[in-house]
Amino acid sequence: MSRLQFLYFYSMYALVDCNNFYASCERVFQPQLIGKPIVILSNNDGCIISRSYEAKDLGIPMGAPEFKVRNELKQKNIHVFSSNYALYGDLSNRVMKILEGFTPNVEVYSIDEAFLNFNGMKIDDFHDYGLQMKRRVQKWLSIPICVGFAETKALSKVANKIAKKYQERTQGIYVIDTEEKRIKALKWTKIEDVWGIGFRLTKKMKMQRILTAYDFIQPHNEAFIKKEMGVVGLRLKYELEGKSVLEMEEPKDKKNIAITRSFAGNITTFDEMKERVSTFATVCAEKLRKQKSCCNGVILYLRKDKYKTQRDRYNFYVLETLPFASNSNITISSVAVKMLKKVFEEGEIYKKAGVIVTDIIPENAKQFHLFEEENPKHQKLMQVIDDFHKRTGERKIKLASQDLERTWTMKQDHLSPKYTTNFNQILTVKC
DNA sequence: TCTGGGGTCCTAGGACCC
DNA sequence: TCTGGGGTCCTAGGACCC
Repeated sequence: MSRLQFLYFYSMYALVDCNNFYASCERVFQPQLIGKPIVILSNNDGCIISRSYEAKDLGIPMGAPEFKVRNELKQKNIHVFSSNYALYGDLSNRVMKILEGFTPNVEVYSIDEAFLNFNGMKIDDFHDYGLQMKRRVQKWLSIPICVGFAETKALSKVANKIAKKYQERTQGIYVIDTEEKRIKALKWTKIEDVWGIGFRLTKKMKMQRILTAYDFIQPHNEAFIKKEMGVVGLRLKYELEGKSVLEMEEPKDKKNIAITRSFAGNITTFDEMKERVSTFATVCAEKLRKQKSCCNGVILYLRKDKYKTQRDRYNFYVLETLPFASNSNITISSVAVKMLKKVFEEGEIYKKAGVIVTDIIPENAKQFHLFEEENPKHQKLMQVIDDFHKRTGERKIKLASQDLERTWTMKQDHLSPKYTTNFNQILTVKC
């Protein structure tokens, strides 16, 4: 019996990852930029969040603030884009749809990544199967991907990293299907590149002379891992040893919804901040209604200017539990503003703020309360507002606490059109 | 090194119960 | 009234992910 026939009885995972996803999305509609350096900026054009290989090679660092590299970008002739989430989200959905043609078992892990599972399928040659995926996504969407196969999720992450690193040699596909390959891969993987080991744990691991994924799974390190990482660490260890303990996950309703923003300038007055907080709260409420749910708690988040505050503390979270579950703009906004009144310090410099709604439940699971209830008119009013906004496509109805004159639009000086989601911006082909 | 705007899971400790 | 042992629920905070 050949090895592959034998493997067929075991579970096999794949991790599919789009290469430099945002940059690749921009190139789909501007193919003249293929081979050219591109960077994508975060909201408000704040810092760099995606780079094409060419931009990486030119030494543009990930996360660099835009103003610090502005001259360099210009000098090196790098194309700059504001982030266009409507476009990326839509292309992401299309990639996932294509992957579903290869197995019904797809877990969308992030906007540019998915785990696939092939349980119960007879696939003779995974490398070839991965190549088919890659070619189809390339042909139908012009998005390049890499695929890593292995018996566990954590190992498929490792395999993907190898595929990405050695794209010419591997054709962007790597399969870990033998003990030798697994050990070799683990020895090759630096500890900081292991899925689940972040900045802080890397430091601790290195002090313990754990430098690679292979060191991590050595028996004499188990006690240390358990102490530092708890069950999460042990699970990771099993996964790297080839024992699958992380399964495919079903999409769940979100447990939190957060709207937070850094401010381009500073905010120092209560009124300004009240307007912001009220708007964040409104957007949270809208998102709740969109997924037909309510929240039981509201968190207000404030961040002072770290360098200008006299005290050590600069992050502030306040939680208020609602007397009844709600998704009303009015209720959530007034609770958020009430909290703001309590904690806002006039004269301090604020850099960032946000509203997070927590303890989310389905709309129809609302508990009946004997004493305190939301004004039933809210629901109808919200319905009217949502319908109006849907029709006009603009947020014209606002709460009194929001500033009618002021529209807080993001700074997006390099935005590409919404090619795939807005009829007015569809590409026109000239013949 | 926390860059920006989202998220998740786990654990320790306090409140409270019998 | 803090005395034993055991349990649950909740929250804050720490770690991570993209």
